[in-house]
Amino acid sequence: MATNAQRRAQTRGCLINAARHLFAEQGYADTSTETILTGAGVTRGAMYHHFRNKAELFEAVCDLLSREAMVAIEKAVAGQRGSLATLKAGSLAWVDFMARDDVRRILVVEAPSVLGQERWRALDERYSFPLLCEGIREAMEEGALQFSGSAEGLAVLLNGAMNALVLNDPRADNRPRLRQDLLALFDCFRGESP
Amino acid sequence: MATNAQRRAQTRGCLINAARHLFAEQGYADTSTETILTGAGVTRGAMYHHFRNKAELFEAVCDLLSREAMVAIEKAVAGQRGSLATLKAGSLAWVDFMARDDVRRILVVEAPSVLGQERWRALDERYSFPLLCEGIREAMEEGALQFSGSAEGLAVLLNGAMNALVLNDPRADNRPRLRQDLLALFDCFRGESP
DNA sequence: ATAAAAACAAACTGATAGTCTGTTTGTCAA
DNA sequence: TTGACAAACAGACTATCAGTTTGTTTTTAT
Repeated sequence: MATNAQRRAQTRGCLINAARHLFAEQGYADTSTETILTGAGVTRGAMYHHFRNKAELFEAVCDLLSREAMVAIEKAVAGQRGSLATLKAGSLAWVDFMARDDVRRILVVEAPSVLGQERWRALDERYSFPLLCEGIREAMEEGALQFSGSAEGLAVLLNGAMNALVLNDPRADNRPRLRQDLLALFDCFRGESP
Repeated sequence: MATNAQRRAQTRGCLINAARHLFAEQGYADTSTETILTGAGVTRGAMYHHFRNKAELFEAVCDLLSREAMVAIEKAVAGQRGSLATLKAGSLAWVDFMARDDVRRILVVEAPSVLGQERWRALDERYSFPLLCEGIREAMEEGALQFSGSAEGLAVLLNGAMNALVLNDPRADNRPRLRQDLLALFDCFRGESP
């Protein structure tokens, strides 16, 4: 007696949730659709009705995780005063979220390969990147950050630097140092020698 | 009448070369071993005699490309005067090499996923990373670069930033801007406002 | 010369992503 | 209410493909 929209949301949700955990633990290639189906309690026909293929299901998982990242960032940013403090808080939240084992494996390690470079960039630009860009632009306008290139250019560079921090932190125990290096980086753009 | 070492080098070379071009054009997942075998003019038995599996062949390709990158960097660095100029020249060479369509797809986009985070990091640390690290250390010691963290920390950040530049340059036509942004980044560590 | 090992050949197998055909369930206008 | 239509789902089936196995040839070392 469920409406179509409800049925749709239900099965899609089950699939995405099951896939999310399996992809995080075994990786994309080593997770068979069969496993996902039993995990989700759903049949093949249902899955291929909602997703064109395995990669599209993976993309749906990426979308979900990216939205969760946005929530974490917005929560960390709320109540911060000043453009630079806001930028720092948001960036730290981003790093903390991305450094989670499940998130890192899916969004940082496997997404570029599974989605392909184009779709991966599109994902980034749909979510966290505009936020970072805007934060940098404001900080630059206020003079809290100084960079001879464009705000977008700096956003790309910082985004990549944060990505690298996440990828070079295989164990969680050097997280503090990781966060400190990131903050040190921001200080380099303040226009005064550290 | 060939010696074993020659036979070995020959077949391995054919496989790696064929795989390299196919992986670059179709990606790892969409390149069947069958295609590689016909491309290399080699049989299945031969391939699995030299490589444990498809991923190990991919890793051999990565090794080859990484060595080529080193050569390009060393060539660009030769004859440079001063630690900062050397560092900049090497970094630009690195970016130029990695931005090549084939190299980017294999080394930047797919390698982390196919090799896994661990082996991917190991690859990096075996080749270009120590070079970058050393360049940064020298520049820091000379005072040409200023950073409150460690040289390794800065190397991770810069490495990531360069990676991002490559990934955010889908078409080759904004390469000049890309290079300029990178140079602007280096200037931020010189201890004086740009 | 011969035993052992390395290199190669190719048929075979199990797993698996995606398809195809058919069935059930919800929707909406007359 | 009903009947036509579409969305949602079920499950058998297929083509492909990575990796294995078994057997053959070539090189090496003694």
